[in-house]
Amino acid sequence: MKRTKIRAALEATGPMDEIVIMGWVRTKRDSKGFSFVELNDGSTLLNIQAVIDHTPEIEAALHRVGTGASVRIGGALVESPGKGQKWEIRGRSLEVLGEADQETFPLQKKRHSDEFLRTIAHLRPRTNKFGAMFRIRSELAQAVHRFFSDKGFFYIHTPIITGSDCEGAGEMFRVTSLEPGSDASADNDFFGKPAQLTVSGQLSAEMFALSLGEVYTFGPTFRAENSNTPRHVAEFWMIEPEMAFADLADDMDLGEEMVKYLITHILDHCPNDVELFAKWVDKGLMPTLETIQGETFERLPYTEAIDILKKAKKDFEYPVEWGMDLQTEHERFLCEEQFGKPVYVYDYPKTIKPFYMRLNDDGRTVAAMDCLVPRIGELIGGSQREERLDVLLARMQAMHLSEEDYWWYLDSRRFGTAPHAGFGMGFERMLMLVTGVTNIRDVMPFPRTPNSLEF
RNA sequence: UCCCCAGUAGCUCAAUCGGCAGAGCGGGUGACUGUUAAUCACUAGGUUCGCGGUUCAAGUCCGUGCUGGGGAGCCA
Repeated sequence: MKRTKIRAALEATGPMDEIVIMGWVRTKRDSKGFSFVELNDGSTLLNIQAVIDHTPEIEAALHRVGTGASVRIGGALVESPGKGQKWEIRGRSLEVLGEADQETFPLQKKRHSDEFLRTIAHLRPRTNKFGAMFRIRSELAQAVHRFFSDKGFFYIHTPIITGSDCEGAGEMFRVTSLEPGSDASADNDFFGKPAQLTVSGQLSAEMFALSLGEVYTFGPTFRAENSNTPRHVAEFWMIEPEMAFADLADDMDLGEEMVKYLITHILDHCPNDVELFAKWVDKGLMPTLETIQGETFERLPYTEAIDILKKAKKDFEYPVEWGMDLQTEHERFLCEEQFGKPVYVYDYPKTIKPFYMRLNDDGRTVAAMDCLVPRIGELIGGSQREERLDVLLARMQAMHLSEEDYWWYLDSRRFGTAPHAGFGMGFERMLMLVTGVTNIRDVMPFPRTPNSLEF
């Protein structure tokens, strides 16, 4: 069963007398005496074309072959006399591995809508667009690890099941081993206390930054929010670096470097796949990516952002006032109209940010930052963490958080505390940025959204 | 969760004022000696999302539910 992947076959430097290709039929064109069969095996966006002369056996096999069938074709790799491809297979044998009933196979040669393809999420990776998407997704994940590895960051596997509502950020999914209807008190449950799926690995990551220096987590996170937008799902992946002996400026430097690195990596490693998105999904994709690569991100204190928004000749639905959180319309105005490039807004009012963000000397803002990018909105959210035990305790009290619940977190400030900073980046949002895809459900294999758990 | 829009053949859509439900693609059959989302001919294919109402008559109007999409909130 030794096969050559189509990607390798198409990159061949010379003809080959013997080659075996296996893949799924994208299209078949019959002529008198011979047929063209185009195969895709997922190794690349491109198909390979096989030309097969008819014999009684071949014709019988071809009769069972339609779009979607999987086949094994043996023959020779030869230069193609036709236009459109350098190499093709001169087929000598054709074996049908799996038929696809043409009456019921849902994928046709023509383009489908994204909405329809979501209803067949198990088959959509067989399309050009979603094949390209998931190759890019894989490459992007590898690039994340390489970026951090090259910089000496350690990869920490923070827990998926957690026992405390880490940040108080967002609704959490309950984890239980109890049968429905049984005594649902947490005392009887597996852990003897309430358990949830994590919403962030940050607090755990901080412990390891304050031990190993520079670390990151990259894993799934869960939000039980009933939010129905093209930018939210219940299960998504987040990248969370955490650095000891670093401040907010270091944090913003890292985020900017990382975004640029990831874009460059994908452009270098997935040119065909990215080109598909630039051509069919977002005509402005390449200029957008080049802008992000080439421009220095704007760094704008929250207070100045408010001034800009107040002076803007623009009718905002939500009135602008110091102390409020920026609304979607404000974020879009800043990065799309005012600056036309990614913008860091930093030093937010402490009242709208979580307890662990470091209090600034003005007493009213914290060292928080959000990275806003055109079309996506918030790509990165981070902060310098509050390393001073007394200040941290005061903030927790003000926010009615129990000291006992966070005893281990507070220990890091009791014993050898140090300045540190980190951020979270939504992996899917980065993928949306790189591909120009506007719905997060189309950058995930099997997206989880309210009332949707089919696959 | 709130606001708006949509739901008609396998897919993408059309159907004028409420008056016989249609096209392209896809499928099937056949033709064709180099095709490129091949081409040409023929052909099959419908509970117009569900329920209720108005009307001589409803795909079309009204109510309601479901599903999908967009915007907002929450956020990554």
